[in-house]
Amino acid sequence: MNKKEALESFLAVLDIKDDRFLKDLNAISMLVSKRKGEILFLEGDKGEDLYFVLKGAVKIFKTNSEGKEITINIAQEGELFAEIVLFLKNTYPVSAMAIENSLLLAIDSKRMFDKIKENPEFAMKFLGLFAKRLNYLTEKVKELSIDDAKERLLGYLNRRDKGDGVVEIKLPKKEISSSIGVSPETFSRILKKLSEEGAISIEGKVIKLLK
Amino acid sequence: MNKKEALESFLAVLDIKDDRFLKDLNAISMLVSKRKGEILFLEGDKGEDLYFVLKGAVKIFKTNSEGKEITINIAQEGELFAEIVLFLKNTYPVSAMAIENSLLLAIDSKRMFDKIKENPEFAMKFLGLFAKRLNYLTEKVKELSIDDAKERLLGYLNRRDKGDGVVEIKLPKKEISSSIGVSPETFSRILKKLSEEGAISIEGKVIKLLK
DNA sequence: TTCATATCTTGACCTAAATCAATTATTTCT
DNA sequence: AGAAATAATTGATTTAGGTCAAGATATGAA
Repeated sequence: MNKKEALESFLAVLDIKDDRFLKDLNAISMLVSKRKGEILFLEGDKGEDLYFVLKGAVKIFKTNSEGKEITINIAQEGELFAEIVLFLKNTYPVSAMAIENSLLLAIDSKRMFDKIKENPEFAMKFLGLFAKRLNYLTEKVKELSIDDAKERLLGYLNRRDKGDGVVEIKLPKKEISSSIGVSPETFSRILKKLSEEGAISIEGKVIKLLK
Repeated sequence: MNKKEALESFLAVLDIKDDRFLKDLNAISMLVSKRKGEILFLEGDKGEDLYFVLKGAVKIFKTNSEGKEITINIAQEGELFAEIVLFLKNTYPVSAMAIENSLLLAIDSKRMFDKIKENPEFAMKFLGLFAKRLNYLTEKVKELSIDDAKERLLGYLNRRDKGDGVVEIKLPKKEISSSIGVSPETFSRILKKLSEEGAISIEGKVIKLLK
C-alpha cells in the first residue's frame, strides 16, 4: 500500500469523499510499519501523533502500579487511535503495542488540529467519532462493573456477529480475554461451558452463536 | 437564577466570552427543575435534549437485565450531560436521575447541533469537552478492571483533593460507592480500614488525607 | 419535637473469578 | 522438519468483595 492509498482510506473512514484534502494530509502524515510486539508509545510518553490503522492490529492498554494490565481497545484496519492527543496535548494517557505486524498512518496532531479548526467538516466528523468512542467506553464501564464474565464474553461475540451468528476469532484469545477484563483461564473455561450448554459451537477459530 | 444568568454560566463553562450567542441559545433551551429522586430519562427513551446543571446533582447511570446499576457519572453544578444525543440521535444510551433538587438548562439537541455546525468555535469547545470525557471514561475502565476497591476509593478522594488534603463528602455515600463500582457495605468497611491505618481521618462529612 | 423513612455500619457467610501449577497445543524460528 | 517459545486448557486453591441480616444514625415530614 502506498501513501496515496493510505490517505484515501483514511478519508473514506472519515466519510469525506472529495480529494481536496489529500495534499494537505500528505504533508502532515507518514507511513510507519511496526512488527508484532513493538511498542508505539507508553502511557506518560510525550508524543504528537495520532494513528490510523491500515493493516494489522494495535492494542491500546493501561497498566497500574502493580503491573496489571487492561486492554482498552484493539484498533484494527480502518480505525483511528490516540486521537485524544489532538486535545490533551503532550502526553499519551494510554499505551499502544502492535499485536500483529502492522502498517499505520502516523498523523501529526498539532497540524491536524489546525486542519480541524479550519475545516468544520473535519470537526464534525471527529465529533461523531468521539461520540461513538464515548458510547463504547460507557458500555464498557457498565459491562466491567455489573455484567459477569459470561455476559461480557457473550457481549463481545454478539457485537461481532454480523447477523449470521458466525464469529471468527482473529486475535489471540489472551488479547480478547484482556479486552473483556477476564483472565485467560476464565476465558477458556467460559468458552467451554457455553459450548457444553449449547449456546455456541466452536470449530477452530470460528464460533457459531446458536439459538 | 433567571434564564439569562443560566445561559451566561453555560457559555462561561464553554469558555465563550462574548454575548453574541445569548439570543440564539435562549431560543433553543429552557429552564427545568427536578426534585430529588425524579427521573429525567431512562436508557432507551427517545429524547432530544442535552442538559447543563445549574444547581444540584444528577446521576447518570446504566442498569443491566438483572437490575444491577452502575453510576457512570454524577453531573454537578457547571457540568453538561447527555451531550451524546447531539450525535447519537434519538435515544439516550444511559439513564439520568436527580439526586438533589436540581435546576437544569435543557437544550434542544437538534438545534444545538446546527449551532455547532455553523460555529466552529462551538465545535472546538465540544471536541475539547468530549476529549476530557473520553479520558475520564478510559481512566474509569482502568480502575474498574485492575484497581481494587481501596485504590478506587483513594482515587476518588485524591481527585477531589484541591491540594490541602481535605475532601468534603457532599453526596450520599451510597451514590459515591455506586460511582466507584463498590457496594455500600464495602465502601463503609474500606473507609473504616483506611481510617484505622492512619491513611485518612474522618470528621463528619470531612475526610482528611494523611500520609 | 417526634415519628417514620432512609442511610450507614458491622458481622457472618458465600461465590465468582483470580491465581498457581501442570499439561497440552500451537506458533515461530533456525 | 524439528526445536524452542508462546498460547491455551484444565484442575486445585485462594480471596476480594458481594449478599444477607440486624442494628445504629441520620434525615425529613407532620
